[in-house]
Amino acid sequence: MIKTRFAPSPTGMMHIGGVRTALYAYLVARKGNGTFDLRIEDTDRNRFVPEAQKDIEANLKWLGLNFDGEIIVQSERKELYQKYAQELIEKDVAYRQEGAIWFKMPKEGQVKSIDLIGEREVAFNLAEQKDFVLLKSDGFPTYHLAHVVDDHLMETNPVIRGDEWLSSLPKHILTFKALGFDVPQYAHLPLILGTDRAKLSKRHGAKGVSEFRKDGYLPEAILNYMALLGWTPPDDKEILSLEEMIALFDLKDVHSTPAVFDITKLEWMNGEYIRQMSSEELTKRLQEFLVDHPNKDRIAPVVPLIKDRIKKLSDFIPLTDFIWEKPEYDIEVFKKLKIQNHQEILEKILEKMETMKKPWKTEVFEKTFRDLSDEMQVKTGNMFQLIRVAVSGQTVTPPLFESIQILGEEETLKRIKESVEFLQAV
RNA sequence: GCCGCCAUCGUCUAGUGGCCUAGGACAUCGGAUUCUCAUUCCGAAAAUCACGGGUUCAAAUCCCGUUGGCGGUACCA
Repeated sequence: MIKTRFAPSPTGMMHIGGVRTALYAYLVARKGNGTFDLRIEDTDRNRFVPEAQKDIEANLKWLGLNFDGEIIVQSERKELYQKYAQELIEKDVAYRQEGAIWFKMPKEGQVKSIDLIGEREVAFNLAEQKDFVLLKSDGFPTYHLAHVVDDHLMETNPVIRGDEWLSSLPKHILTFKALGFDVPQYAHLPLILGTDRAKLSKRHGAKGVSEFRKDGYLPEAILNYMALLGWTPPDDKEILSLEEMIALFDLKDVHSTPAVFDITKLEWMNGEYIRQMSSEELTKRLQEFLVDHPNKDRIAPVVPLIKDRIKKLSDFIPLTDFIWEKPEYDIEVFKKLKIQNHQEILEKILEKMETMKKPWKTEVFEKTFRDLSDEMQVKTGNMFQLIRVAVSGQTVTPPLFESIQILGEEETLKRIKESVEFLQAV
């Protein structure tokens, strides 16, 4: 029976490295028709952050990494650890000193283990190991005791955790044995590094998952990208749904080499997911994302125009602002255009627009101004760019004619007039 | 310091003794398409496979050593 768990400590907001640990544990459980649980390791009362647990739960939910049983909170089961610590004293493998209970490390021999990652054998000489604390003087267990007790009781197998735990593996194996428990299999995941090549951690200042969410990243893109940080699916397909990952994932294919977290590729992948989405779906996602946006109920027609142009949901805002708000004209923007007799041309454009039959059809609109540019001997692209600036105040927008159609005839005329007035004023 | 893990393009990686004058993806740089920006499509550049020694007819792939990076060395997790 496969049972895995994600066991974060609530010492800060859930960070991106935790996503991969949780994801791999989740994949192993789902693939093996096993269970995936959540355990909160809150035995360090000094570093405890009250909001952290909620943050972890919310992010797991957002990511779609649903756990099965009740959440296990270590601080609620202190007596349990105390009982086992006492048992170890009675077995004479532990002793009390200055209010804490210490594990007596044997000083001879070796502890070996085959790690599931890379199927490598790791060995530790006991001569180099020191006694360690099982139960702190405040009555809380250390990670070492809590891990052994909980993962035994939860029947966790395999134990999936970060590589930073590998060094303390002999402590754990010996504790399992001293208590008469079966030692589970271990998978020590290679570390995820920052661009400075140091371990990515909250103490190191790694970004929290909720920040990625606020930045407009999609949960499926985050999951997909994180999965690839240390694992390659059998064929070279890179875009994988959670279901596909479950089908293909195998711990034996996980690399033993640390990987650098590269946000550029995450961004690309996020854009890839956005582009593959239907406009309806993207509209829905954007509306959920833009909770405070005053015009979020009117975005649907804009979505197809920006789908190929945004990498993150948040990119929607700067790209479409001009649609909902009056542009701020800047003479410098006009000056940078390839044509300079702005006013004259705009007046002609305005004349043309006023005579055009409503509603303006994009094809007709385009044809009309292509003809006008020929007539005026202005390059078509340059004229379009002038219209763009007059209508939006910007040199970069979604396709012009479609944008104008969304703006409406009246609003467009108004803006062209305003831009003419603006140019007269300066 | 000691212990442990790791070592292929800038980054993620393919590669498990011959198919590797090392393949893909992101990023970068060109070009095509185009009303801007993107998208899309082509193309280029980019790794003496960390280094040194073995083993072998043959090594990125196996062995040893060195170097480097990282992790651990807490009554933190």
